[in-house]
Amino acid sequence: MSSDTTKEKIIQAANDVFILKGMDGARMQEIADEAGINKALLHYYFHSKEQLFKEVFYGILSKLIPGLILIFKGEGSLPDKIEAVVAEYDSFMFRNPFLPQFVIREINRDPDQLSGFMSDKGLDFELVEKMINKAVEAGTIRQITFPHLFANLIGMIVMPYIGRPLFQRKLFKNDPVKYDEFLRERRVVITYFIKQAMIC
Amino acid sequence: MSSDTTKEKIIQAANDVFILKGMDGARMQEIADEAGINKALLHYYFHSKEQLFKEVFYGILSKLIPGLILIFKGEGSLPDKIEAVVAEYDSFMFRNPFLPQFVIREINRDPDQLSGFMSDKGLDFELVEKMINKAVEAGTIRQITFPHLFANLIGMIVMPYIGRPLFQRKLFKNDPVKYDEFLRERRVVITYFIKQAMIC
DNA sequence: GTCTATATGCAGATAGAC
DNA sequence: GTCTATCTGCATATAGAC
Repeated sequence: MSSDTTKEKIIQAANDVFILKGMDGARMQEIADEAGINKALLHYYFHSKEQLFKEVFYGILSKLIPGLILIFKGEGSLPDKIEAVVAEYDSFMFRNPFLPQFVIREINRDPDQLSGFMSDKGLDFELVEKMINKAVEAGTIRQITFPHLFANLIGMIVMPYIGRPLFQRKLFKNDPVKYDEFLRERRVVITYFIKQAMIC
Repeated sequence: MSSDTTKEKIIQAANDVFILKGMDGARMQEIADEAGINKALLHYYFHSKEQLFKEVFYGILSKLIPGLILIFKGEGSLPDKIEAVVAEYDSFMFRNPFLPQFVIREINRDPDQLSGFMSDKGLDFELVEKMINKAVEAGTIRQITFPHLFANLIGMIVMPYIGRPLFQRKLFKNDPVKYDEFLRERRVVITYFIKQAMIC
């Protein structure tokens, strides 16, 4: 039916605009234009900008989280799991290059909501933390606490995306093709880097 | 004279507000309140919000860059230099915890201006790049290209700051004291992590 | 230099016809 | 469900008195 189609068009348009400009930078007018409708109709389907934003934001996140949980609850050694997480994360980022910045903005705008959402989705860091600690005790990996490993891992994955406009200019003569090549190398480089750092 | 004092007060207030809320989120009214004056006077000293923002932003960056250049142009082995850069960067971040997010926002808002500013200040990555490549050829460090090493390094340093609202909740039961302890450990953990990963 | 008052413009949201 | 027209509020910026 046509009502569903319009709603879908709005969600799609909101996705594009929000992800590029963030909640503050996005304009309802632009979303309406992108969807080929007018502002009034936006508010007919979504009472407020805030509501539309949350729908979009948590819609995207919902696609990322299950994959991560699957990896951690599955079988395999810790290094293998780390490798799988890097691969999963990184390929998701490559397909959604503006996601990291998007998430970071929301982390600082409404952390409680985001934190609650992750819990609701069953993303449980304590489980991973125990896994790390056990591996350290067993001597499989070098001494490190989970928060440090987590910060290192996420930082390395995410940095090339949030820094892209500057990095591409400064390190790749502003050549987007070269930068995409660089991004594609990240998965291998990061897993190798981490393994060298962690495995005794 | 009193005009200088007022201008200084404005700059100080703008520092505080911009760094917390970014260019988009900051309000001229709030800056005026913080400085103990009114909006009209803001515009007397700074023609526009944009102008005031740039003054603040590049004022802060100007304090960080010289230290980095000094390290790279100085004597010492590559690992020592990396260790020094991590220390310099990290202590700067600890004193300016909202700087990373601030910079990231600007990277995406006006990358050309930022890129040009860094060049003007003499921050030259080609020099560092050659240093890395030489060390790789000599076999002092493992095979890695400069952009990858750079992304890894900056990512690890910066992540705990831009992710703090979420990380603190999820990994430290929202205890700010524990999180500050964690931040203080970063310098040592990162340099150790990098050395293990890079040195053969 | 500093203020009060006001202009200007824009963005989110609503009213109401069709 | 979809539109045009409009309201409301807020933020930047300016005018003009002191």
